[in-house]
Amino acid sequence: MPSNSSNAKKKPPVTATPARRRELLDTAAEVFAAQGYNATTVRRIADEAGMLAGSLYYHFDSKESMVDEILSTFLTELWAGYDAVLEAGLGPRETIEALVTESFREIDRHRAAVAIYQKESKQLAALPRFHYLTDSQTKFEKAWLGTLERGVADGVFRTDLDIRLTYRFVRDTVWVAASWYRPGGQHSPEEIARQYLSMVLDGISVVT
Amino acid sequence: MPSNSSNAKKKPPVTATPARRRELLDTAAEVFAAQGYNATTVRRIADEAGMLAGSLYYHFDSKESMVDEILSTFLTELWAGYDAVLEAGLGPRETIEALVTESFREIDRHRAAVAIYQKESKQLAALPRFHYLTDSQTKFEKAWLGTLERGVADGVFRTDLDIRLTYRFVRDTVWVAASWYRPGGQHSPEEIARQYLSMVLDGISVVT
Amino acid sequence: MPSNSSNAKKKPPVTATPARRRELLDTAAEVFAAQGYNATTVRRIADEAGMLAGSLYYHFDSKESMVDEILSTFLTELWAGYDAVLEAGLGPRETIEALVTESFREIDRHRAAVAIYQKESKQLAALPRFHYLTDSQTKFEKAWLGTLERGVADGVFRTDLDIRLTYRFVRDTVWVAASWYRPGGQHSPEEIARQYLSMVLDGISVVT
Amino acid sequence: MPSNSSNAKKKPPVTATPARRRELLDTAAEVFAAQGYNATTVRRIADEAGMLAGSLYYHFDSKESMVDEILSTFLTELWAGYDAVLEAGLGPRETIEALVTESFREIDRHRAAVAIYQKESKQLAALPRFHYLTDSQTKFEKAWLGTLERGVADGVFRTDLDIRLTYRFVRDTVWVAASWYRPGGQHSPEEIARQYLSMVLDGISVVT
DNA sequence: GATGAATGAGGCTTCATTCAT
DNA sequence: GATGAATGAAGCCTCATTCAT
Repeated sequence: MPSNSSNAKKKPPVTATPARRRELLDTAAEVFAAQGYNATTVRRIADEAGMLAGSLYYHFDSKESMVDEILSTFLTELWAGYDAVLEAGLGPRETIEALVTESFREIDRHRAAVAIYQKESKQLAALPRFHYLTDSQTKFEKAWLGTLERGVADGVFRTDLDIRLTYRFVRDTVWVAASWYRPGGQHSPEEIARQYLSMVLDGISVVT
Repeated sequence: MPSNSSNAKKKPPVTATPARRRELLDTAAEVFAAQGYNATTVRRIADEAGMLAGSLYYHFDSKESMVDEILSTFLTELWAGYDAVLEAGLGPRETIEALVTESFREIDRHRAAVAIYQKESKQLAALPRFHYLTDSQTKFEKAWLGTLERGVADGVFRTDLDIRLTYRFVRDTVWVAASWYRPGGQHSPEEIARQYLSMVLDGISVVT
Repeated sequence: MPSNSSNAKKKPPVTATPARRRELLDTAAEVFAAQGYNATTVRRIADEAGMLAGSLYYHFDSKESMVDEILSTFLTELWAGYDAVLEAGLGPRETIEALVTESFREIDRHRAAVAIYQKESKQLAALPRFHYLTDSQTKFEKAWLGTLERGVADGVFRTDLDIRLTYRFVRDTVWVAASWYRPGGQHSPEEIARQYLSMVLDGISVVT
Repeated sequence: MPSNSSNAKKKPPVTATPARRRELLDTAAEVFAAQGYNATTVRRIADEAGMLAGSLYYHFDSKESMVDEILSTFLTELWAGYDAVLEAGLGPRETIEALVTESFREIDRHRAAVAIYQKESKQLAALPRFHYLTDSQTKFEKAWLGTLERGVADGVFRTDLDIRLTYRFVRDTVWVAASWYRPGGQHSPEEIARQYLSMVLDGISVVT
């Protein structure tokens, strides 16, 4: 059979062209992040994508399944990064540094998804199909809180602070950044991570 | 029809009892905070208040005017507190400490309003009637950023950090607390403020 | 307390005024029967009722719940009549006569509901909320088939016929009448029943 | 544009292969019968036929033209059979017997079409293109009712029954069978016809 | 002959809001 | 002050149909 034979029967992907899906999801994510999930109309997304509202349903089942795919894709990638860090056998401080850096990288790559996650995950998690958000949340807490506790035990983190307060502090500190971060801005994700870490670890006041 | 007929029975004042208003607004704020402004139906608020949806319109012009009143009331009180601090002539570090403490007190008193502010102010600010949100934001930035700059100039805050990054860091870090804070919890607002300040100022790592 | 005291606190019925509901349901039933459930738009029903489509939702949850109420109301009444007959201790022939007569009375009273039942019940029964249609069907078959079998055993009905065929014959014979029956027509339900019974029991040919 | 250009490349005949058409129509008829015409989506038919919805439009102009072809094909065959009977010069009783037998044969051959006809013809007949349904109905009534009247006049059918009632009774009784009939079942169409005729003509009760 | 992608009309439903009582 | 009933705009989604490839 000649090598250029045009692929005989290329079976059409059940889920339509993945590339088109991704494009549309990126558009949708941008709008969701800017306006909020509820306030975003399907028509607005379609406008932005240059098609009619109904046409989106050729690609997706529902508005809900769009956020679903946006969030689950993001979380999958996030955990790929986190798991790599957590399995690297680093000390607590280095783990925190790596997690924070990885987080800012994710914000850089998935700004819209992160913003959506921040704003909508609590609402969405109430729906059965979004239970994975809660699972991820739990796993997330285990990873960060565990690392912080290990750090306290090892004497690298302060013992005079409420550990859960510290956890929330560090966690929020990183992720709210998604609300103002713009990719291609003045600082690279790594630089932002470096400065945030410096603040979180050493404080903003001058040591006297 | 005689000209005086329209006043025959004087209808109850358009603004009803202030106390009832406040009750209703508290209820509304709670629901807005829990479900999001857009996702909250007027009927849900009415249910929670033990009346029918239409009845709310005796007390308020619209759903929008409810958030409006919730947010403006909150901001008025917030600025009363902030202005007192800013006019006290404190040094930069003490000012930051006072602002953070005042902020946690506001979160304690107006948890729902703060949560709404966090989640919805960007959307709402687009509407003319909510321009005061933008004004407040500007004033807010001036106060905090100015204090931080003064601190850097005075040598009490580090000079090696991007000042705007620092500003966002401190600002967000404090206000997101509204998303998890529950009044009557383990720590008083003052205690939370103390620990937050300790982390922000001195960092979470042990000085070696 | 004076007898005319206007009912102090008459608690508003949770399900809105039953009378209005019934009116609207009658309208809906008429349209469903005439056009078919699927082909009937909610707007059409509303037009017929002199209101806007959305207004129907003050009274009903959904189009589906309208047919639901129409059909279940009808079946409830049908079974009240049937059960009375079945418990009367009549012989098989008299039971069949009574059931047929009762059936034509139901067609007279609930023509639209019967027509809907005939045309749509197979489709609807697939939905969980309409499982009672299947239950009713089963009970129905048990009642009629049982009576026929009793009649065959007692020697009042012919033994040379397939009993299930006979059942279907009698059943269909009665109920399809709903497709042409118009209340207030030439014959009363009882007269129609009499003639139908005469045909079913004795045949249309002249005995030679 | 030269007048012959439109034939330059002769496209495949508008009516495709008759065999394929028939296959697709059979599939469509099955689905229409099972789900109802309105409730059946073009996509569902296409699924069943192993193609995409759009592809059906190579074979047919529209969903409507599918039912059209299904029903008109059926009616053409039905009338071929009926006309043969009616022109055979039989007596009224024998004519009724032959018509009933022929009807069950049609039900056997075109179960789906008959079911569609039963459920949808009233709706469809409102559309101009389906006026032939009304015509057929009229011709049908003339044939059956006429035969019955002839039978009454000849003294072979009872005179004490409302003749139109009798007509509807016989007509419905036969055709509803399409709703439960399954080809290849226990009884042949001829056997079913025989028993039906026996019931209709002589009744189900034992002659005493 | 068939696919993939889109159109556009229309359907069901929700919801803020109004208003007579 | 509140209820019951309705309005009207808008939202999500479905589906027959079209058409370039």
